[in-house]
Amino acid sequence: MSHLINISEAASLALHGLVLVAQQSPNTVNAKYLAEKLDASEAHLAKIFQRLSKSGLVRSFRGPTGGFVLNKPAEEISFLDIYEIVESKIILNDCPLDKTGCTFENCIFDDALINISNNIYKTFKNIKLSNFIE
Amino acid sequence: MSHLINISEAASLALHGLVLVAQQSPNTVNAKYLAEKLDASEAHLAKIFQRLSKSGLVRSFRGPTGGFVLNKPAEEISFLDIYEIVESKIILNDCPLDKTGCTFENCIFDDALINISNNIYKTFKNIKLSNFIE
DNA sequence: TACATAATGGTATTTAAGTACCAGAATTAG
DNA sequence: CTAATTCTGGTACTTAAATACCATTATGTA
Repeated sequence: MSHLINISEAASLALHGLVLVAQQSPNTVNAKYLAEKLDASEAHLAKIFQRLSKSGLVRSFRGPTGGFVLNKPAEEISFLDIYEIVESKIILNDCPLDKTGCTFENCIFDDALINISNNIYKTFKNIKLSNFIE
Repeated sequence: MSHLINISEAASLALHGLVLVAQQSPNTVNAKYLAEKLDASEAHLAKIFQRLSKSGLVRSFRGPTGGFVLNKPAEEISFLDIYEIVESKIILNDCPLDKTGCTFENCIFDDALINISNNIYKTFKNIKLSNFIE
């Protein structure tokens, strides 16, 4: 079973977790709460939020009452931002056979994949955290 | 570095390899030739073509002069067919957090992912082997 | 019949993602 | 100041997918 679009559980958890953080703003939300709410491993969630924190998307506070808060307005955080932090940098698909391996003059996939990738890219960019807060 | 669209090297090799087979039709083409032409491991290519063979997309012949030939017209083989054989069955994306884990009432990703997935699906279906033969 | 060729299929290795564990540092509350 | 809480960061384990290896079986040719 395979998804056509590449979204790891980690990226999905990051988005869902950040929505929860945004909803509680300006209060802090801790990893334990997020893990329970999303039925995920706390260790995994903590790791993901460490990366979000290092990248400046959230701020973190230690100690009791500690946790995470958004570091910028929810309107300014897109799923693309999150995706790039969690999944690493995006390649706007060219042929998955790297160029050295392919002896066809014109890439078989060319237009098709690039168009779709751009489409996905734009869609990810348009998904903002603020979309999910009432 | 990550591709937005999920296409393994195996699926890509299958497509490229089948194009080569189609181009040589009705002659057989063997795995060694394909591997060289595509600069891939022969073992890997052989495995991929085993699956294509079992699924009836190609016929295989052993022995000297053996190899693979298409088992149906190039117009009737789409990249979708190939993808489903090599990658396993497609999930038209719903949320990558499985339902049990997600506590949001409406899937955060819903429309966006499903639309894109359908788009990819159609695109894959429209890519036929015959597109690549002169 | 013997030999070389080519697919087959089982198994093993590699890689990446997800997950778990734990000691350490910071911070709050009593 | 002490104790409890929470993030940090390093490491290790687990699992699944991708890839590689190899002995076997089938087949055409001389």
